[in-house]
Amino acid sequence: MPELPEVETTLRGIKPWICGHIVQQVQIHNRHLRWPVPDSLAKILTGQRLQELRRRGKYLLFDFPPGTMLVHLGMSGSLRLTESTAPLRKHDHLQWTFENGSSLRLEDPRRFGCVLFTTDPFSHPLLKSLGPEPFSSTFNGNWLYQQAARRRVAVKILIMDHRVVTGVGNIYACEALFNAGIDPRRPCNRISEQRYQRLAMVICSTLEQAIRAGGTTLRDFHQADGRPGYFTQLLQVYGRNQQACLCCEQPIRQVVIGQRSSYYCPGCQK
DNA sequence: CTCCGATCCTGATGGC
DNA sequence: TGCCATCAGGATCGGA
Repeated sequence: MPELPEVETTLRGIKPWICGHIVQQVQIHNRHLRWPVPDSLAKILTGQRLQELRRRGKYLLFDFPPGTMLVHLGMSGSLRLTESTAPLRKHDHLQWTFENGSSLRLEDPRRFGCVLFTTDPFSHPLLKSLGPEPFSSTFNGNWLYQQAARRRVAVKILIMDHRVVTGVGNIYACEALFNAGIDPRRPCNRISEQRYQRLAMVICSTLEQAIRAGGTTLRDFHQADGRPGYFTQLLQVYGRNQQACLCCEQPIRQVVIGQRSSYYCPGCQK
């Protein structure tokens, strides 16, 4: 679930409460995530001050003096600020308690997320091949056009490839392509540079709008304070199979692209 | 390189 | 009710 807007929403929600504070306790209730949570995590982090909290793509980077804890929320993960004594929920796998009384919990029913530790995050295998951030100056229509030139996959596959741009998942790929007026099935090497200019801009504006709304909640995601994301009400095509397009009133279609459900408007997207 | 399918896991939903 | 198949927001891996 969590794509860039949900991860950014989480970052903004938790950062003021924990950044600059010292880890008092790390409790690992279940270490069997996508990869095993390192046993050494509690020992390394306890007593350390969280110096910085950043996002790279869909990863959260918690910087401590000894190194960086990487957190990825996978399909169903979320981080929530809680009372440290609140009863554990079924899929609460980790809890970090800080000296100021703040407590952070990772809940992840499907356990596709991960919590890892590294002394050198940007050379870590999971981060080193990530492409540009959508809001960075290196991400633009020219970059997309160049990336598309040597491939033949559908444009939706292209923009969900994190080597091309980080943070765009299934929902926002569908929404951005609708906003750009591009058919998601179109081969990526058969789209003009001008249309990629528009697509690059629209990817940014769609993600920005979703961040302002606090992300999208379909099932598991919630903001750090427990509220849902309100972009769900602003979705133009995602999950709206057979419903009238909000722009031209033609029925939205659902197709499978790369084994993922995809939604588009045949009237607005060519 | 690029591309495709299998894979990890739980839970919600709908058909019978 | 129960059982079963199908489907989910991600992304890595292995092999063609």
